[in-house]
Amino acid sequence: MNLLRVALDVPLALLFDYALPETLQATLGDRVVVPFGTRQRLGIVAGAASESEIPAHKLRPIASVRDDAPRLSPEWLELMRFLAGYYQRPLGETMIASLPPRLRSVKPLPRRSPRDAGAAGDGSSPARFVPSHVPTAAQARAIERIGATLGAFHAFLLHGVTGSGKTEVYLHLIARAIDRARQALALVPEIGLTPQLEARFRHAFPGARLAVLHSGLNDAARTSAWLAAARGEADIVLGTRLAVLAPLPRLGLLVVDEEHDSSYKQQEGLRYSARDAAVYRAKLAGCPVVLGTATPSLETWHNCLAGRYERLELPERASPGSRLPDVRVVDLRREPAEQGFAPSLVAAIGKRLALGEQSLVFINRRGYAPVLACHACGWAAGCERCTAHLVLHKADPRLRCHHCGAAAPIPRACPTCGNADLSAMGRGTQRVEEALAARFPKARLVRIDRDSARRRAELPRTLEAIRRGEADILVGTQLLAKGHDFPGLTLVGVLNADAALLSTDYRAPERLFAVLEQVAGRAGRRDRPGEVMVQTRYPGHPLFAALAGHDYAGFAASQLAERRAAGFPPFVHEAALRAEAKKLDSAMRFLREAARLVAVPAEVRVYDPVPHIVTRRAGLERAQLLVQSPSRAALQDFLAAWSARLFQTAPRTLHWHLDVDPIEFD
DNA sequence: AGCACGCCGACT
DNA sequence: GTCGGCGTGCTC
Repeated sequence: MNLLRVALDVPLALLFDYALPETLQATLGDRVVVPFGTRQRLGIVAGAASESEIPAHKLRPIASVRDDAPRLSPEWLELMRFLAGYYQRPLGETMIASLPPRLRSVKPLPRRSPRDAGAAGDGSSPARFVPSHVPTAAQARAIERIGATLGAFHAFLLHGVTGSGKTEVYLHLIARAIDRARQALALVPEIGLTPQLEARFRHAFPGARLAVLHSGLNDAARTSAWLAAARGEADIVLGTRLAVLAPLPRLGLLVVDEEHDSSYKQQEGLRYSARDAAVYRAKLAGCPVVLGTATPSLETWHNCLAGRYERLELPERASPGSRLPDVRVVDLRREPAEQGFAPSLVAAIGKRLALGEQSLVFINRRGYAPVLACHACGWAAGCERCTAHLVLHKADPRLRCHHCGAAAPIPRACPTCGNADLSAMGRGTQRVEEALAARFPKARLVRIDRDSARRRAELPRTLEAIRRGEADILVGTQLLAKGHDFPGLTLVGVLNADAALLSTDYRAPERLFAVLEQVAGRAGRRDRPGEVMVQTRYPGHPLFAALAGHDYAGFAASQLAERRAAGFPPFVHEAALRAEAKKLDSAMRFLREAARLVAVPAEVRVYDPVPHIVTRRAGLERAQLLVQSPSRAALQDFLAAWSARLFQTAPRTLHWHLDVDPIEFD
């Protein structure tokens, strides 16, 4: 009998055998509709067999074979198998979740209208390439070196300082890929960064067919972009992490911009790293992958030192006359802050105002104040569903929980003692904006954070207005730090860097260095020199010396030495088992029992479970345990055996998941 | 995960 | 009497 093994979206790490009726034709990679329990489900043919372990009377026939999208290629199936195995998720769930929503449904797609090209660009003329500048010497070297490997796997780190013109390098390489009739995939960390890169691509490749793919699109647009990619119609696919899962039959180049960015790691379901998946795809497709950044992740840097990735440098800014900003540390112990500002920073902002130049005040905390407290009795406003303080917001006056999104009215008096004089403690972007407005009443202030950028369409226009010089002082979170080019900006002030220095998370220094270098990179991108002032109570911290020297290599060397001594990644590989339940007790008990479920090999270490720092979130209490091994293979073998047992034994009242290569522990 | 089946409490 | 609560077991 003709049997097909079908992957279905169920949380079971197995395939389901179905009979293929004589009347139907189906093969590996076909999407099929099958009866499953009482309902019909969409599945993907992931294997074939001549006999089955399942008794013949239980085998049911495939109901139909779908032809409304291209058959999924063996290469794509292999990518899915790798991801499912590596990240310990069922294959069926991995595959089905990688399809755009409309192709997961048992309902067929409406017939394609002849005009529906999917990828914009008429495709009638060949992709004309219009380089915007003559490449610098360093850009030309990178283009030649990477270009020489088109057609074979090779992983590159394009290590270019802020403003060095990494995008220009991407454009030249994409042009070469298109010339060879290959597709290029370009990934950016977040949706907000797609429009500007899309504009660069459209301008550089007027005839090319471009598909944009991210989760902000509606179902129809996402499906159509996915189909353009999967049919091989799109020459360029630009998108966020999920774009790395799209089939690309002519794939010839991958670019991962801002490769250090933690957004590339999915934090639910299949917890994949799109950057690492991109490297694996490049291997499968036999093509180069370019990881671009000014501040590489320590994993990528380590891979360069180990000779696995090749490092190419853009050590200077591309714009004539532009150099990296001067970084100065402001010692808050000698210069006490008022309203969060050291006098010298206020003076520097005043000076820029007088010169008609822009300043940016960076504070990585949104809202007005992180705590609303009563000095009389010690009460502080807390979230009912989370182990967290409510954040005072004044723009939309409410208390808001930044962990679960809950909102509450601002109490007029202390709910425990009746004291009417509640105090806002600490400061966020809104309070900083208020202080600046009081100090510089004539300045045009713009605040940019997740709250101000609420209406999605508004942000690009605000950014454009800033570029035109219609603002004097910008206040913002890291939303402002990423990839923007403000020609009139010459001063960056950093307010609360110390919070990260005091963190117990061993990745905090890496993240702080990256965000400070990025935000510093916003200053002085044209002919006027930029200046960066970082307020701190720890001016002697080596991180600041590295930042002042724009010395990523020195910083990375010291961080890697610390990681090696402490036995942290990238010198060991990690996975976290997490559990959440109504009561912390049951989560902890589950983890303790899980740790004893299978034999732990000598090279693998399983740590004791600990509650999350924010133990309760959205009404559930959470705990996790860490697994480490110096051997990737040993860790993988252990995780495979372990997750198989966990799927069998875990009670269904409790939610759990494995996170392989975790980067956030809360 | 769905969805069925199954066995005990308060209601028209 | 029965509507429905969520425990348990199965899905090729």
